[in-house]
Amino acid sequence: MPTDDAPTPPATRRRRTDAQRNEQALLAAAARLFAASGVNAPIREIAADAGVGVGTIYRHFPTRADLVVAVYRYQVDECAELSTRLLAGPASPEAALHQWVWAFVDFLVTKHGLADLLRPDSDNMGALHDYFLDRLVPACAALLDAARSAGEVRADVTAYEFLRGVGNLCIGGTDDARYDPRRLVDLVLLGLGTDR
Amino acid sequence: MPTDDAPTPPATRRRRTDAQRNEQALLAAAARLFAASGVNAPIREIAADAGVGVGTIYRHFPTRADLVVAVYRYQVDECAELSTRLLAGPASPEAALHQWVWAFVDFLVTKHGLADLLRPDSDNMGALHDYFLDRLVPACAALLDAARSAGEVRADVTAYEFLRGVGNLCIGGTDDARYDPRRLVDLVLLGLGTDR
DNA sequence: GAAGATACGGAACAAGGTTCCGTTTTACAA
DNA sequence: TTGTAAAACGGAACCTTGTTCCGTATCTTC
Repeated sequence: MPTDDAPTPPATRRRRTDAQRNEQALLAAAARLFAASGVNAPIREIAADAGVGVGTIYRHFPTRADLVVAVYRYQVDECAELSTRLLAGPASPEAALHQWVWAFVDFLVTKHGLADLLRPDSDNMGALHDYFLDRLVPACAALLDAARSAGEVRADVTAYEFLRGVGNLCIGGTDDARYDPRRLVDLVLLGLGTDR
Repeated sequence: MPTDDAPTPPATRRRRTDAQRNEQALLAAAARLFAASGVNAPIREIAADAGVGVGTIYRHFPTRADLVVAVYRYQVDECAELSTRLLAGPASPEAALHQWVWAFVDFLVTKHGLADLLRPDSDNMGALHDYFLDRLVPACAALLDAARSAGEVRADVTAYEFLRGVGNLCIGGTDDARYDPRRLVDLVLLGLGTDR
């Protein structure tokens, strides 16, 4: 069978360059608008900013949620990896957990409106909820388990509910000077601890 | 000036009976739909259920938020009054605070989607946010102050941020068996305490 | 019963997400 | 180089939701 000895001769047509270019343009435009006016920037504006029609957005990102995920994927992954790095570091498990939570909160608070979309039924944002939690629940669970093993944290909290709680606390965290999510999160961390 | 000796002769025309009837019908329909499918039931459905046109809804309730407030006003007021009752009761200030918070959480969790609307900028729900907080912040502050005076609670939390935090924790509390707001709220209460 | 104030219904508008489809562009091979 | 089919494109159009407007119907009052 002398059919496939060449180094991957494009058995499949290669991706069109305009498609690649547009995807990049869309990601850039979305990142720009999300930063400037929050994650709720209308699809039409993103398309316009990228110099592209709405149809094109939907070919690349079937849903608004997918676009949001694509924009933040890197940072979410990084947050997940931070967990392993902290666990390998010198800090106590509880300290590691705290540092991780603070980083997570910073991330959410920085992105206007992101926290709103984290709940399971946020309109059609299911994909977003899924991606975030698929990546972050294990990361958080590792930290939580370590702290639990060290007897530094209560046993009766799951990573999922803890993450959702922290996420919820971040909702609306930038619209209102009277409300600072971090203070509430710290209260939760305090309640979580077994010390004192 | 012998002009106003009669016992309030309708100096002003009395309210039309159809208007009164419709307002009641609307409140009933809204309560019904809110209970059945959450606070996000579309205006048109409420109007249809009440046997009334959409225009009529807006004459009685200038905004969706006003309708929601009207439906829940009684329960919010009751929640506010619970505060005074608890403070006058035999429980310690901290215990009173806890009981009040649990009642508040029960209220929010029971009403699908209500907690979502509590943040300041929830689309056009400003009226709702205002009413809830105008009533509940003082109630909560009283409990918090009492517990603080008794040295049972940390000093560095305001009633506003505490309420918003608890409210946020209740978001999405019924859509997902894996997330129970009450556990997180209890963690906050634990962190708030000075005991142990 | 007439008159005028009040309230009503629902078409129409705005804004947002999403779908559809005729047209254009591109990759590949002859 | 050029022909051709696959792949992408643009943007009008659709749907849903909140809200506004105004011609019409219904009450209250005298």
